[in-house]
Amino acid sequence: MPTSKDVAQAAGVAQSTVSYVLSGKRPISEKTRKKVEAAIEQLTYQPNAGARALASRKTRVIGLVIPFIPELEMGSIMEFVSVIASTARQFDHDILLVTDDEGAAGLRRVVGQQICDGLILMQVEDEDERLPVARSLHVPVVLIGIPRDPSGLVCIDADFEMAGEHCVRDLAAAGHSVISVIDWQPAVMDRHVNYVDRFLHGTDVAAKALGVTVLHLPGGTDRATISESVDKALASTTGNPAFIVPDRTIQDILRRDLSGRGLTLGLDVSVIGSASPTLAELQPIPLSTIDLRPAEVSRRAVKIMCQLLESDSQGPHESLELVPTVITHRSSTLRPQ
Amino acid sequence: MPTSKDVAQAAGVAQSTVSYVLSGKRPISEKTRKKVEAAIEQLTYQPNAGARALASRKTRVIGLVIPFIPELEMGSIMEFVSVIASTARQFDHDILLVTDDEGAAGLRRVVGQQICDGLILMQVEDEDERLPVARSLHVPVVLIGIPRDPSGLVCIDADFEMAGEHCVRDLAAAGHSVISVIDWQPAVMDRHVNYVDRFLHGTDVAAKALGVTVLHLPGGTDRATISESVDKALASTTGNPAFIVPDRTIQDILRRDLSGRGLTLGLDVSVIGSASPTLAELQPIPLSTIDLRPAEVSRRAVKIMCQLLESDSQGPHESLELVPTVITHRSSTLRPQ
DNA sequence: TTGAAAGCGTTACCAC
DNA sequence: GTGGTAACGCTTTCAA
Repeated sequence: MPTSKDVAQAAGVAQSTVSYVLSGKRPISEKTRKKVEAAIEQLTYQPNAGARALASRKTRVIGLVIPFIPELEMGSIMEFVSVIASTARQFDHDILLVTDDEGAAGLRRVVGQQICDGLILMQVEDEDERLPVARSLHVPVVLIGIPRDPSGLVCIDADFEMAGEHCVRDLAAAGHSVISVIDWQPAVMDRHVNYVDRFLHGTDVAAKALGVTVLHLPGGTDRATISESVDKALASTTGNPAFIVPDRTIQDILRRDLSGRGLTLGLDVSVIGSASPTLAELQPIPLSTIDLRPAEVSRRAVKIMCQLLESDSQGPHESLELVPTVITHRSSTLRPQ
Repeated sequence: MPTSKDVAQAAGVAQSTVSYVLSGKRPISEKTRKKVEAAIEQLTYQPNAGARALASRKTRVIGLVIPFIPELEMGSIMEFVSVIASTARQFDHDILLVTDDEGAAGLRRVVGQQICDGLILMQVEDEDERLPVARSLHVPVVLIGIPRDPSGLVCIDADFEMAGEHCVRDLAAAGHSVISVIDWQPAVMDRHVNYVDRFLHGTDVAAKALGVTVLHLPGGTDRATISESVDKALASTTGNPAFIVPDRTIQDILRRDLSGRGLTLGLDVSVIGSASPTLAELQPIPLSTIDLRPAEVSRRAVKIMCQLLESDSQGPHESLELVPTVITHRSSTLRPQ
């Protein structure tokens, strides 16, 4: 492997000049720049990351802490991971995976060994054991998700409250006066990710503002629970029922239950579910969908991280950003009762 | 951040001794080891990865090249990623993400800059533009998937041929003499991932051996295609039809189509589909499932990589490993016609 | 069994 | 605008 020394020799300049050509940290005459660039090209020189990290104290690597296999919704996790990795490249950074089964110790390790310059934490819960560590680490940390106490932390997430509001507003506008919200499945409720509360709160806010009734019904991945919830929903409505189903893993079961009752989505029943647009496309379910825009959240998380790294301010930062969600309508879905 | 020099000083030994205590590359007296370990503990020393990489020419990082967002089956990709990352940690390595949108240049970059010691490529296609690069790189490369020409490459994958055979054998044993295999959706067929061919070939082999008929019918993510395929299947069978549906994204559509025709899975129809056991659990579809064991494939891929790194033999290696698949039966699914 | 010192390939400061 | 050189923090060879 050629080194910058080789390049310097080939170009007939000092090693430091090669470094400055690459970094642009000091003016270089057109002539020598050309010479150096030619030598780099010709030797196919690439700077050694380890040496660079050692000398500059910057690895240009961001640690991404991925959730510990909750089996649920791996697909949407991958959506985050994938976009985060691509975006990081756009900012000339790489992503190192930190699996959550290492726990808080993993965070200390990658930062302590100076493998990466900063951390992005996914799936942050209300009370997260990683947070005290995150605060004490002397590197920038960006959270995807909002803990109960976000003080001293940089957080970003989809605006779940707004999403909840929008869903209710849409169904109300379609003429529904009673709207059933199916909760996330127990496994998710138990994890105390507070986006659940934020979403549900959004539905209540809108309901109060519009004078409609919102029913909160239990969610689950078994037919029995859903069936029971649908019973309740039907019992409480005189007209056509309307459902809001934020948990993707429930949507399919609900659909089966409804069609088992001879109810046609979009005709007899209005449903809004969360989904990425591509997923909705792939499985043409007649739902209006709340797009929580994981890609946008991911992009911004990386952007924020890179800004923090740029301005390498040591002290702790604090900020909270909510990414607006989007409702995509599907024709003939929201039918007035 | 404390350095090994600090540790040496605190322990009253030479810096090299600290290094040897950590690496175990030479015998250390119990006494000095204790002293050094105490100092490490007390200073919470962690070796600097960059410096270590520079001096040892080993980063202890493995690059993982993830597929470029084909929107399909992100969930199963994440299953690989997650297990790969955990397993790598068990071998004291970390995973760096390399997104496939960087293409072959990305491989050259991470290897050229010596950010990682080896590469694992996921979703290897029949003719893969990354392969020539992979062969020319002077680091170990492990492929998940088997290209048309695996010469000079280390490959690992699920044994799709065996999976195909098993599916047919199972249905034949249940009394079916005509078995319909629904192809993967066109998007997958077009990508020329040869596991499709291997699987289909397996079904043919078993069919021939057992004297049963295998029908290959087009797959797709739209109802029309599936409906047509089901028509053909029904037309060709006098008894109860049997289906093999390796593509997960098709299973749900098929199920809807069948129940639309008043056919009950497990009673009127036998179906075998591929799925991870957990997924099957989550969505209780009455299918027997082929478990392609992505976790096992991932674990072995990492293990092979770490062995290659251990024995850091420069020359190109070549090997091909097929991981046996497993069929999980669900009661009352495979009903004799 | 241990220590001293020479690199490893950059960056960045200090001269010129 | 450019060159020389001292770090950066570790590994490893050579001596003792």
